Amino acid sequence: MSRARADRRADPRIKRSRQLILRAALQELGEAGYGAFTIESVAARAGVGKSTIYRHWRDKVVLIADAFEVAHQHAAPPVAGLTARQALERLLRHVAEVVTDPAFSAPIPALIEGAERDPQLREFRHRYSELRRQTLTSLISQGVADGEFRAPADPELAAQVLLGPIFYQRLLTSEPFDPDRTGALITMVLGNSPDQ
Amino acid sequence: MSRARADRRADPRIKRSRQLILRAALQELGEAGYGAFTIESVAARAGVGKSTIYRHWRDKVVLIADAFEVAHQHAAPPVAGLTARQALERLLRHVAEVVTDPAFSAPIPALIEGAERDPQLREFRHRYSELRRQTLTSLISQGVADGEFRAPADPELAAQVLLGPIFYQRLLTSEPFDPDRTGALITMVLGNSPDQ
DNA sequence: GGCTTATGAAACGGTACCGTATCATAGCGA
DNA sequence: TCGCTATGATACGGTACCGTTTCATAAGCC
Repeated sequence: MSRARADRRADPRIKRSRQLILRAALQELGEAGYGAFTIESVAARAGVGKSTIYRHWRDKVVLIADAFEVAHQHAAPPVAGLTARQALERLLRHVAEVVTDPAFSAPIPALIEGAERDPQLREFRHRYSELRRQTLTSLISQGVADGEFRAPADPELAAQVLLGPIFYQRLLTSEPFDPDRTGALITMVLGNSPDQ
Repeated sequence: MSRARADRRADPRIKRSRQLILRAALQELGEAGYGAFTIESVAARAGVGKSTIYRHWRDKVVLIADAFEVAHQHAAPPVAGLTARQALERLLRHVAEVVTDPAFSAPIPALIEGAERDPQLREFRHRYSELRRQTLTSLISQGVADGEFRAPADPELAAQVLLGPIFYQRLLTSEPFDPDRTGALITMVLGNSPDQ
């Protein structure tokens, strides 16, 4: 009984199908967008039968949410042993690189569209953006305490001011934020190292 | 001949239809999004025959581009006679208010999605965001020259840093930027008035 | 009032995708 | 080798929208 269940989950065919489908779904979101996303396109792209998708996901929305969830398993770069400013720069640069990379950032507009129409995606979007903002906020506070930054009126606002331009440029302009400007961005918002 | 042409353009029925349709199209973009946008929905919403839309616009894309074009006739608030800082604050607050207002900002995600897939919309997006950025950039430069702002390394970057968080909050978080924080935002990026 | 023309309604064939069902196949575990 | 089961292919009826055409109506113009 319980062995049968375990077998069912362990069946490599299932794992393989899921992986292919989720990857294809993410690509499809990038190319077609949220509104034009279709199950049949995903099936074709994944080289999988349409029925296989319906066996694993009830809904188009559930599949999309799952695809984003898996995509955001990206590990943030390690920042142990760094000063607050170094850590902040490394994290922000990582964000800039991801948002700049066409492959990684292609599904972002679809996420924004989806979050506008579906509560589940809205919750996902909030969860992940909040996570990132909290990390930055505490790094900023730490840097202020360590005298590395000019003290901003509001660390949370500062975090948004750092993240904002990166996404703004990707979504509202024709040219994404250059990761090499990460340092200048931080300096503009939080000032130079103590000797300024 | 030429009178006939003039008459054709002046026919109030045409003007009325166009207005109804463009307004409905913008609403539809806000509610359905770019990918799920359909001509028939627009026709129904506008209380207009489907054929009337096809008579005036070749394409779904052309109609959408037209709708955005008309929507962005919003006049920016007057800033004559103000200091650079006052002008900057008024303009930025206006942006924040528009982006915060659900009615006005609803079509923005659709614009982003559309710009991702259609060159015409990409061009429109670029044109309007660039216009706004140039205004802010020159205001910042002026304010620096007048000693109202701490001199930023790059006025263009500063403009993006000011605009970024407003759009970031609207598009990536659950709560839009509070227009009342406009002053704090400016201070964080450009410093206080000279007496600081 | 008479002519012109934009309009709304309706029907059209065509296409795409939905979500379901059936079935033969082949990969899997024991 | 032998059951089990996930799979891909295929077909299904149903729906939605496409873009076009036809036609009677009514609003505009002189």
